[in-house]
Amino acid sequence: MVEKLSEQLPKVYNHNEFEAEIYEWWEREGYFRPEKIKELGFFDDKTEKYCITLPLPNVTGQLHLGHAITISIEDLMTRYERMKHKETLFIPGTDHAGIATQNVVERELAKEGISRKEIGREKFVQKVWEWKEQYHARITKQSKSIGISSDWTREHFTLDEDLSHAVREAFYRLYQKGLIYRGEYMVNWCPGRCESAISDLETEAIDENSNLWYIRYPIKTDKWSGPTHEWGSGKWAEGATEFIEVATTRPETLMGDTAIATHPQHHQFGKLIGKFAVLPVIGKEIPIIVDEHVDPEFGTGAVKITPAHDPNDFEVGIRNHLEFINIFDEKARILPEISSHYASMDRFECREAIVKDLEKEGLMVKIEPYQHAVGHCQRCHTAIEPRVSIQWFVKTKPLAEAAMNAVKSGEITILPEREEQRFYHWMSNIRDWCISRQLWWGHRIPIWYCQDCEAEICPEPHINKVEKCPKCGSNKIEQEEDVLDTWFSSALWSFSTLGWPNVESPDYLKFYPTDIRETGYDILFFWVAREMMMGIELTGKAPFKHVYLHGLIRNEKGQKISKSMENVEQYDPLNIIENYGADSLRYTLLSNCTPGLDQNLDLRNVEAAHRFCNKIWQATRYVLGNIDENEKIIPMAEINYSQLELPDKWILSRLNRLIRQVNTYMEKYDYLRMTRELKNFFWSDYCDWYLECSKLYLYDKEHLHKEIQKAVLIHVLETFFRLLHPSMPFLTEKLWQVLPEYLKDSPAIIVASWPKPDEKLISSEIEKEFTLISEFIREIRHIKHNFNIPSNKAIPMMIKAENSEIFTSWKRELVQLAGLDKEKIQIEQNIEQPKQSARIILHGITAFLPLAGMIDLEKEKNRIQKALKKVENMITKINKKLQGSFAERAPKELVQQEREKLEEYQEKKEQLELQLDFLS
RNA sequence: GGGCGCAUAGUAUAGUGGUUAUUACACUUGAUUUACGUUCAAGGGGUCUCCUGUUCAAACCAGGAUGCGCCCA
Repeated sequence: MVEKLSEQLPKVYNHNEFEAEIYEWWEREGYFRPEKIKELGFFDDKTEKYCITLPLPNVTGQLHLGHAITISIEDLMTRYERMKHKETLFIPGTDHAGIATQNVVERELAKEGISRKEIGREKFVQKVWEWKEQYHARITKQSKSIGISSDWTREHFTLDEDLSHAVREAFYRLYQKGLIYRGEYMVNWCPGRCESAISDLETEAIDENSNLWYIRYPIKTDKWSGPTHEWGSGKWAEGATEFIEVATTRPETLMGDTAIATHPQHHQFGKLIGKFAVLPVIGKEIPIIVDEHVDPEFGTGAVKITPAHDPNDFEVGIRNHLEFINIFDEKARILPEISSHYASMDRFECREAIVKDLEKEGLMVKIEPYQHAVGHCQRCHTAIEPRVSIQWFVKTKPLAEAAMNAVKSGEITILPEREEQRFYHWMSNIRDWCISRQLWWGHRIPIWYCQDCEAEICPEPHINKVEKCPKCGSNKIEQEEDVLDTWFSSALWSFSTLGWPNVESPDYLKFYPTDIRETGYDILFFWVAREMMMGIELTGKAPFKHVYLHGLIRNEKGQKISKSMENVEQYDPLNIIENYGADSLRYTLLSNCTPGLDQNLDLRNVEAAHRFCNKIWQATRYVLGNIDENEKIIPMAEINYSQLELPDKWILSRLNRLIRQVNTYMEKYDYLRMTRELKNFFWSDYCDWYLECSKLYLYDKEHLHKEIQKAVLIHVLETFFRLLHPSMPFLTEKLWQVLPEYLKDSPAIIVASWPKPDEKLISSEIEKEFTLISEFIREIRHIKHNFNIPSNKAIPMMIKAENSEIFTSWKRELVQLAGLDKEKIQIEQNIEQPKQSARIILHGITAFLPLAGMIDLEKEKNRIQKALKKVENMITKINKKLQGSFAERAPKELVQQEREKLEEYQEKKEQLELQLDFLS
């Protein structure tokens, strides 16, 4: 018994049967490596290269929809370029994610009752490495399940030796150039779980309902030289006669006040400038000064200045050479040496206590409810404590300048364009980047301090330990305790992964600069901008040519998907892949993405994509079911155009138009239209029409040359697979493998050549004919439906047409797909309308369906009346338009077009009226 | 307080000045069993958030309002 080719495919599409297997096969065969293109012989001296680096996921992270969209888009780009037979490299890797990883591991250790400080730095870091291996395996496996075609032999991890070396080199060069410095500045301090400085970008402003506390400070005068009673006695301010009043959101910080600022014109306080106020609790004298920061309209017109605990006050402090007094420890508890009253109290606890005491001392004037934004740590959500401390910074001004120039000059393009504005705005207001973190997990800052002469030593990058001070010769040397911000190493990603600082390494020479940075718009500043700055500074080139920013994925109601949400599991990409397949998820994400706009993921769309997969599967089964095991299919190139039947010519025209379209969309990054176009073509044109037409030939015993239709069926299918491959890699590879070998140009679709349109096959003429015929078919089906005539009941038809050619040449399709009686088709110029017949008016052609005995007169009249109404509405509308100034002012072609439309409708109206008369 | 984005059928969406406003899901009616019921055919459903303007012509451009989201202070 001869087997059909379709025997190789199970009756039902089941992604779980093949996705993992195909991935392993691709990887095993080395298809993800750029070298494969050469090995397969798709290479000559004009071969271009393409390189993209994966936005490195956090090594302890779990795959979420953000990763899924990132991988879907970037893998699509990669596969497309690979099929164009460029040497294509997609570099994967992971990020050590300083604070996040340290937190995760600390929590794990806490379960065993172990604390970080207990076991010490070295042991702790070793423990983190152990955990890292597990997490790393997990995120890698998860990424692979989406089908990422990245070259795993070139995978990187930011803390590995090579990338650590790149970090050392970068640090050294920037330090030598004076672009990295150590300084005492105000930083965002997270006193919660992190106990570290964090950058501006890592904080989140949250509106809080709080109060404005109005507090008065006594003024030192001739009559009152200061408190004579204890704080808390209720008599602290006894005897004071003059006061200055301030409004504050943070009464507890008053212990760190070193001045009060007001405005010289202030009606009440202006005259106090130059005098001294006595600081509550502490009792020390602080000056009353003038500063531009004071807004006389806000609060009382006087501001307490706490230079060590407020960013604005910090500036005031610098301007006026004030003292900086830190009142908190690293957990934001009051330092005992500041005040014995509130020693070791938490800042919020202290706030309550101090407010109570101020009231007791008669210094609290009033309390007003007040809403204001408070910075919070993005990670542990603790309110930030601004704090002056010694940290390391990157001087960003000159770097930002260069990055902006790269965008202005067009060396780098950003999509969507409006993000450029955001980019410029941020870059021109950029503040120095605080890069030190008080952590153990990360790149330890490569600076050593001499304990004797206080020298600061930044050794050359290959030196791992400094033992002797080059200045004084002392051997009392200690390395900086802090580590670098994780984003410091990420900022080098596009070139450190290619071998930098070795600029002679083959990958660097070949692939740098990379082609594109694709990522979410939310990390434009965190990462993309910093990559540009570092790349330009360190390599002299912009690290990529294009920036494509995608939006965030939300749920179907537009809500952010968070861990605390109900039913989060259903938005877990791993569950979606398990239930629907990676291809369905990829297709859904791609067919809803517009650069820079968020998309709401609706699981019903994933379901629809899954049905699309099954449709493709079933259509393939149909095609292959018509081909015997040993049957030789004729390659398209060997078929003469004249051998083709009309539907063959039509679908080939549609196919080549599709190729043209898809190419345009790919170049414009318009994945939404591309994927939708592919689906429409396949479902409507190929399945609903062409496959049905093909049956009329394949199942007709009298039709010779069935090999032509088989060749077309399989050619269109095979080309379509290639077009769809970047979007749905697994399904297309699986099905493509079943197609006969001799029809393909490569061993796997992943490296098959990207389709080029054959312009000769595109025929608007044939497509127009097809549109006419299909509209007739539709109309006949409609009428049958209306009169409850079974669609397979053959009925006669009379066509009143001057030119019968189109109907005779498409007779087979018309008769069979509409369900007509082949023997009773009449095409003539003059036709008497038969009694009891339905009338069709399309494109100026009138046809009759004689339906004696089957027709319901009332129903038909209703149908005609309905159509008439529609036409009349259109006529009124167009008439109105033509009578207005449209006729004079609008372009002539348009007016002409409207006139033609009007004529057509009027003709149709007449015909419909005739029909109504006829029926009555 | 400043900036940006979004608003279109029950739901989710497409749409860069002339369209009979797109598609999918859901809904109604019918069909078929030799690729697919994860299917096919037919149908209903929209003052394109509101107001004002520009224009011969506005879902689309401009101004304003409202609502939602995001970013910065």
